[in-house]
Amino acid sequence: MANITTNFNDRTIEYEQLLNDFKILLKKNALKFTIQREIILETLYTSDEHLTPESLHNLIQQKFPKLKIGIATVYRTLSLLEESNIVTSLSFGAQGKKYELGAKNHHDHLICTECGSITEFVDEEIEKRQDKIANKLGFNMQDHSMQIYGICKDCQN
Amino acid sequence: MANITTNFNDRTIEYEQLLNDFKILLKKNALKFTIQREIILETLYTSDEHLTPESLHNLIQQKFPKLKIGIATVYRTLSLLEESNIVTSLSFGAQGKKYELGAKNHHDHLICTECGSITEFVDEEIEKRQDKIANKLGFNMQDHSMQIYGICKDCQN
DNA sequence: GTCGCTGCAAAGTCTTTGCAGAGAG
DNA sequence: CTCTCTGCAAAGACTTTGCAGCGAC
Repeated sequence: MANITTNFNDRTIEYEQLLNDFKILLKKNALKFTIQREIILETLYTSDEHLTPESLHNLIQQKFPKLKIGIATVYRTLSLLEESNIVTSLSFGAQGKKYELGAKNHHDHLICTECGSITEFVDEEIEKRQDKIANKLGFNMQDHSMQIYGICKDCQN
Repeated sequence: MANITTNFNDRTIEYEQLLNDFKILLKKNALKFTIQREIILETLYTSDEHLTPESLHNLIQQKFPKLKIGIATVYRTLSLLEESNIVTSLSFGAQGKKYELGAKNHHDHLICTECGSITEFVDEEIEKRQDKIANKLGFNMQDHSMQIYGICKDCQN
């Protein structure tokens, strides 16, 4: 099973916190804390990638070959995590969504149209302008996302 | 059939141009100019909405009940138009894409999470920052898009 | 024990594809 | 005429759902 607490790298504490928050959230809503949910959260946390439901499922099967987690459970858990604002989904031109932990700092994305890689960035200036625009238009902003499409350094060879 | 040239409102000239560009593009690629393609382009132009393939198809069926345009043709034409950079697709959290004419001025989107309505805006400041960021990260920018999610004025009642 | 959760498979969506006939150039 | 395009229906890809047994609390 997911032996999370033995992982004493830099991010361990963050994860413990995340996990704890998740447990509290579950309890509040009379939901159950299951191994599947734990593994999905941990895998999302461990992976720096932006994962599709399918790639997340594959990753989990690699890491825990003995466990059989159904793809349906992955979808159900991702929906739950998204509703709870623990993860965020990104959808690009391509079909399907990618998920990432939303608890990490907010950021925007540079997406390479050649290799599909995603680079993250934050720009305070843009964040501020977004607030202003929403205000000006009487819009009650909940969230925002920005993508820049182009060709990344590596693919410009 | 699509009696486009009799539409003498403000936007007619723009449309004539658009149509012409499209014809040239088709010729260049040894593709054919068909009634279906014309109607799809015209409907996209006439509608101020951001259309899904399905809603576009419905609109066309309303406008031209005698013509039977298959949904497959709508998809195929939208792909063609997108490849040719005549339309742009937006994909949000929800499933499915929405298309809009890309020839119009660039702009970003405010999306209401209640009613799904889309408001457009442009902010020069943000545009500039985006260029800077792409440059700084060695990214060859081709395009970008920004969405602000929240609750629109009307839905805040 | 209860009641939510899971895996499986079946059912839904949305989108793409194969094909024979229609139609643009 | 040729060769692309179209509509139809079938196939695909991705996601959701129903259900019986399992497992957290």
